[in-house]
Amino acid sequence: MPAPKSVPSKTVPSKTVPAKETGPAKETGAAKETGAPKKTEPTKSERTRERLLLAAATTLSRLGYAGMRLVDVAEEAGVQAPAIYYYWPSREQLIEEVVTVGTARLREYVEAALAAAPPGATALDRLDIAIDAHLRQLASESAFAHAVIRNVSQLPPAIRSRQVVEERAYAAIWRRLFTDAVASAELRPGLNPELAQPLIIGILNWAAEWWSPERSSIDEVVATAQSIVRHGVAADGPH
Amino acid sequence: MPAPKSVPSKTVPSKTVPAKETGPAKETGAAKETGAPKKTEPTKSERTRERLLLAAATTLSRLGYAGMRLVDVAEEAGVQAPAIYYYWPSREQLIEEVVTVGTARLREYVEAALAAAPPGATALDRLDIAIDAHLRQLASESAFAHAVIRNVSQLPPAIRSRQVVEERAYAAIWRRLFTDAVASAELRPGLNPELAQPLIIGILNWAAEWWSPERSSIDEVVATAQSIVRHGVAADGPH
Amino acid sequence: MPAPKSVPSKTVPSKTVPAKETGPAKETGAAKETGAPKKTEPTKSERTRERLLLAAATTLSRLGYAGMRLVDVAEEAGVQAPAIYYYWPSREQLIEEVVTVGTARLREYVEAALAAAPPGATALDRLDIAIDAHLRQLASESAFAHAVIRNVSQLPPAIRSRQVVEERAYAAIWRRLFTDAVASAELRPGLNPELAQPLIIGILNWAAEWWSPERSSIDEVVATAQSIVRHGVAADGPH
Amino acid sequence: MPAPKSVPSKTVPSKTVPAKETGPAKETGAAKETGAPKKTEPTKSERTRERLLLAAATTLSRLGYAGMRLVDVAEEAGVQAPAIYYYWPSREQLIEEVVTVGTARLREYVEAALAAAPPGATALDRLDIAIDAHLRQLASESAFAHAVIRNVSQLPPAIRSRQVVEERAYAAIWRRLFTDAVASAELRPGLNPELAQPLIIGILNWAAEWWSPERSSIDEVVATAQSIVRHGVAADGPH
DNA sequence: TATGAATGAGATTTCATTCAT
DNA sequence: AATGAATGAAATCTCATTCAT
Repeated sequence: MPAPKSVPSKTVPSKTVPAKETGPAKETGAAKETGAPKKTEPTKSERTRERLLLAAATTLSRLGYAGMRLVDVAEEAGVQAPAIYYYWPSREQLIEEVVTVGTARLREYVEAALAAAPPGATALDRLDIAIDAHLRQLASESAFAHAVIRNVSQLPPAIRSRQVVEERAYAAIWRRLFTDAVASAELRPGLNPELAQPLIIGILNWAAEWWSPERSSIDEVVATAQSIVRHGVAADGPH
Repeated sequence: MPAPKSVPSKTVPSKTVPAKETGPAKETGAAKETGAPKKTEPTKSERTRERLLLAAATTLSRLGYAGMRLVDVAEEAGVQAPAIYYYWPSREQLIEEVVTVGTARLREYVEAALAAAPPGATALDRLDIAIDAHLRQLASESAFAHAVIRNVSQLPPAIRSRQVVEERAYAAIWRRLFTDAVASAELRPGLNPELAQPLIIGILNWAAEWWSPERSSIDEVVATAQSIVRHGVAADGPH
Repeated sequence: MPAPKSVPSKTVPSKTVPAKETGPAKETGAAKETGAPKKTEPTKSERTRERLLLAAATTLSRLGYAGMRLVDVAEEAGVQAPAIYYYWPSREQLIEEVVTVGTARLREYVEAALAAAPPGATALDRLDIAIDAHLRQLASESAFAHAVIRNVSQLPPAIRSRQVVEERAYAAIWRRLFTDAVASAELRPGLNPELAQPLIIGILNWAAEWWSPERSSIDEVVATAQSIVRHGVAADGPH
Repeated sequence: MPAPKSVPSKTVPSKTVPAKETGPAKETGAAKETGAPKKTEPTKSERTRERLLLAAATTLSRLGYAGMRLVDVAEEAGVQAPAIYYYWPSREQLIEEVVTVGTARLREYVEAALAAAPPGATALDRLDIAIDAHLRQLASESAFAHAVIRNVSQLPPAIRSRQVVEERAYAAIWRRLFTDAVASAELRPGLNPELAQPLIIGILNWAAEWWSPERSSIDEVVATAQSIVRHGVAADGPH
């Protein structure tokens, strides 16, 4: 059995989703692909916006969609609630951005990890990589992925419009992982990949509910998950 | 490999948790000393109460702890919102009962299934049984388990006081399942059972998020989950 | 200075005010002046009604007009709240009866005391008698007078329709006491009887706020009040 | 007999009780160390708060503790009901402040009047002064004293916590007035000062129930009350 | 004669949102 | 760029009242 692959630690730059209607409408992800990544100091406004977005993610994952109060978000960011309206036109838009960004960052992080996979990696090797990346993003101090995973099912459809696009793109990655494994006969015959895939995702997503750094190291969780999944879905002849 | 065990379909009678402070306070359990448990018709009051409790579970799992409005619950039960206060002293108490009952019913259902296991069942056979029972309870039309699984993490501690007791009892069952498998050397060496257990639970609980009868039959989901888990955690020998 | 006159202890039969619209409409004070007072046993219904009326008076004086809840009244009377509607058509009517009866009983009690005054009693002697009667009625275990005094000022006019009639009748008694004292030159010259009268009534009514049997005997309060009033209003040449 | 003393008309500045938990929490007293008390214009916030407090006092004295609705208070102050929550965390806290401030202002007003008494004033002269001050404060356009007097007896104990402190302080002043009169032999022998004091207070407090400027001038009420009280309690010698 | 079950109206309270500054 | 002050809409909860029994 091959050693679990680990994701490259380089952080994926988030294509943060812009707020369109309000004041600063500054895109943080701006100027992509410019030769020299001009690491300009973020303005005070940009920093407040980012603080608020993170505060919203944190509060959202702690209290849920309906429970997230703007006062809490603002307090966590060290401002007053009306300040939020300088950056987003409504609570809904703020949440929309949190979940869209959260899903996007997760997808990008896993995508980047897979893109960095060695040329000879098998389908199951790539599955290991995806598991590693997904779990680590979830465990990262940023609460974005957390917020998404805990709340999508309770979000009104209107709020998910952009998020579902990201989510479908992310789901496609996982479906690909499984169809590849089927194609290369690495998946155990008789196992329905349409069902195996969401079941496996459950292993990962549910970790958001119980894992904490005090309980165990993230490395060990990743290794255990990889081991269970690989044995759980692999064809019997070990690869 | 033995065929996946299926849970006996007889529903476990739930030790419904009593409402203590309000009006009817009728205990369903008691059955006043009669030798043969007289299956008396439930009174109109009891039926309304049960309808409200179920409505609360449904609404709770759809909208979350903070999003569940009493008007919705009442409407679903076909009464006006204040009627709820005839049976529970507060929204919080209603929710408390939903999650406590939900956890208890899940535990009892799985317990009963394990109790009905054939004498010769191995530790992994019993794991299959537990998976089957947990998933079927989750998929049952009753939204109780659903409501609990989706919401516990967002519940204020005060509301969980009684639920956590049930939850710990349920967790003990699963821990037992894994320690038994370790003891009988059925668990793959090197696999940390402390981590394997919550990861496996994730497979099951997350099904609440994506499974629907239209998507696939519950039988197939159960079989697939059992297959993944068994291969995922079993020592290499048996297969 | 003459010894304080005391009210004859015979209790004044209360012309309890009838409830007109509802069920039993039994008048308790019925058959007045009939030669032999047929002391028929009160029916169960009559007893419940009287218990409720007293409970209403008690609750009313403790919690005030807006604060008196029918549940409290019913509980104090040992029945359920809807039982009240068997005797009164509405909460308002119940309160109306409490304050009307309360005022009437007070007036009748003082009237009876004055009627029993010895032939030679001076105006100030009669004032002493009125003070004695008013204070003792207030201190009596029945909370009726209490309830009236504490609440009339906050009652909606509609509820006072019948009570004001009684109240005016009672006020007339006191005005008479003062005009008599003026006529007999017993009142200190220069003292405005129009103002002295309500000021004196204040001495008595306010006792409802502070007096309790633990604090002092009712006899001593009566004596002190009589002493203050007599010296306070009497013409200098002692009578 | 000395002419009734009148209270100096200068209004005693009320040590307004601060709102601790909510928004503005501005203390009116403080006056930040400036040598001369800079009579700065009150801010808009302070004015709204004071308007609400006065409106609450008015409504409270008209409708009683349980009958005072926030909508009424707000309407009287020219704002919407939720605005109240910007200044107080609950209806109870608002009422608590009204009665505490009301009691404090009454005490301060009477205290100031007594402090301004001429050096040679006898105990009975000082009693006259207190009567004058108490009645005038009650008759003042500010409804605070009114609100307290009419409602204390119906207030839940929790609300009175701070008010009772003020009340005890005020009661001490009156007790002192009477013990002084006893000490200087100005009180009629045989009169129990423990009972005379609350009876006299009743004369004053009950005026809140019946006095109105249309009925008579406040000056005449004060004079009549002083006359009754002085004759009512004075030792026979002086007159 | 009274209660159990429920409702409609209305109260307090919360909270996203606005707006002048 | 952000806040203080306030509002409108809606949620929970209370309570008088109804009605079948």
